[in-house]
Amino acid sequence: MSEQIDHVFAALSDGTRRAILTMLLEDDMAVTDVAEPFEMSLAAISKHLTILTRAGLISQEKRGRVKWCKLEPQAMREAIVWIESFGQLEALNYDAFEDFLARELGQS
Amino acid sequence: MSEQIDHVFAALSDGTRRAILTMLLEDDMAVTDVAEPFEMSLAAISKHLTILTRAGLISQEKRGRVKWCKLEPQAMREAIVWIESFGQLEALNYDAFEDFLARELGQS
DNA sequence: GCGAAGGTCAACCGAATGGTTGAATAAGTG
DNA sequence: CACTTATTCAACCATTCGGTTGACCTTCGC
Repeated sequence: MSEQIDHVFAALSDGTRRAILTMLLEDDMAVTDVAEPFEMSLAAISKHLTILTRAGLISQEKRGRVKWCKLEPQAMREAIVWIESFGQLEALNYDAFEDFLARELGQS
Repeated sequence: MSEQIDHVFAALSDGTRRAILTMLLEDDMAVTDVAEPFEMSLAAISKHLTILTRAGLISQEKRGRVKWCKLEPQAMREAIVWIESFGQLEALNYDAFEDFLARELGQS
């Protein structure tokens, strides 16, 4: 249970965390530097980073006393697939979709 | 702020709610019928539907004593745009798509 | 009008979020 | 060693989530 895609969508549901991911698009960053633009405490940012890590959206590696945060965008793939597939399925009429199911999965 | 995109991602972070959205791809449904495949109480489903409504992903219209749930997939647009901004990813992977089908629709 | 069906509401529960502050740990720097 | 920097941990707090049960209201069928 407790699927990864749940964690990914949950992680993306907070503006602070989305902003962090966007910052990390540019380059890896230390925790302190991630926290700098935000008005909340470092501990709060640390918790956000934990949630992003749990979702697999970032990884953290400690070098010396600095913990570097690195974007792991491939963790978004499952969520992208879900959301885009949904859009594509929605565009189909349902009979065609059922045909697809029958063809691809051998169900009826 | 409490932005809409926050609500959309939060709504999508629960497997029960994603399953409900997938069910509604086929047709509008009454609350009781939405609840039927799930093992939880009707009240629990009602709460999930409230969360989906808050996100704008469904609308509910009462006709007689029956409340009809209708998919509003355009509410996903903003979330799709955001998530696609990490577009260096392969957008649609066939294996993952099959997994999606199995998980979200393959429930007999 | 009566009873059943369709849904929500209210109260409760345990767990998770999102934030705080202050102490603690770890690792460079003088 | 002493100090400072980097980061987490622990405790606390208010709010939300995901679920339950039982009461309630509305509407349909008889």
